[in-house]
Amino acid sequence: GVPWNVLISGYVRHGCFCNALSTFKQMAVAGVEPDHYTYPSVLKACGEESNLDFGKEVHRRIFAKGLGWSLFVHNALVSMYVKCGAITEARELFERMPERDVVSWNAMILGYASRGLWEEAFYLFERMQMNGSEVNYVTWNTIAGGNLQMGNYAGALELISQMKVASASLDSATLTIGLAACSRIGFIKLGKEIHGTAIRCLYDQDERVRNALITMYARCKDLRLAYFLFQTAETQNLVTWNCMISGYTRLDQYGNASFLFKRMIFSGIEPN
RNA sequence: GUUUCUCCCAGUC
Repeated sequence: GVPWNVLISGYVRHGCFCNALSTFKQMAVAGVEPDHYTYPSVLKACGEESNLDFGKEVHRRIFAKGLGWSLFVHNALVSMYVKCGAITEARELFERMPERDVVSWNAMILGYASRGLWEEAFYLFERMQMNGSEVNYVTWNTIAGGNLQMGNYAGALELISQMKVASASLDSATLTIGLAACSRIGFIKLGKEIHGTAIRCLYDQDERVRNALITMYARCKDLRLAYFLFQTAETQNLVTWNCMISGYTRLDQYGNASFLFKRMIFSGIEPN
């Protein structure tokens, strides 16, 4: 079943979740048995699609198969339920796991942090440390991202500065979260600091970081710098164009906006 | 040769 697994995980990696699920169904028709490599990808696709019904169906099949214990599969199950908003089911599964790693804890914490249920999120955060689990940069990003989602921009930024103090590694996700928070509250001073960090860490050409930088400068009213970053971007995808155009419209620069829109069309990018 | 956690980056008056 390896070629099937390669195909399914490839679809998932490229965000083609529906194709991943239909391939999984074809696999059953072809009579090929899924294994513990197949399910994590399939469950991830269910979660990303918020397809709880099919996720539960996959869960039933795993259970019926009597598949042996697999941390990867169980982590993927917890994550699927979390992504589908089925927190209670996720938590029950999580509590019954005979073994957990940092991924299990992070997945469960996301469930609460993304909904602003901070008491429970921090309870798990403390418990994971008491249980001797490591805390990694994903853990921090999860909590910072939860603050961002809940509109607590200062809280997100506070957390990131704590990460620096704790010398936790900042990755591109940390930086995008920080930049998004700065954009929302117009905190250009800190935004520039993060920009500096991005350059030092060689993240400033990362697509997401670059787009977040353009947005940050545009929302902080520095359109010159935003445009410079736009022009010097290695790749200009749909979001890059949208970031820059909305930067202009936000500040009532409709001439520049429509000019850029024409350039976008001319370069063959389909507007959405 | 294949697997799970944060990657939300625009917009949503």
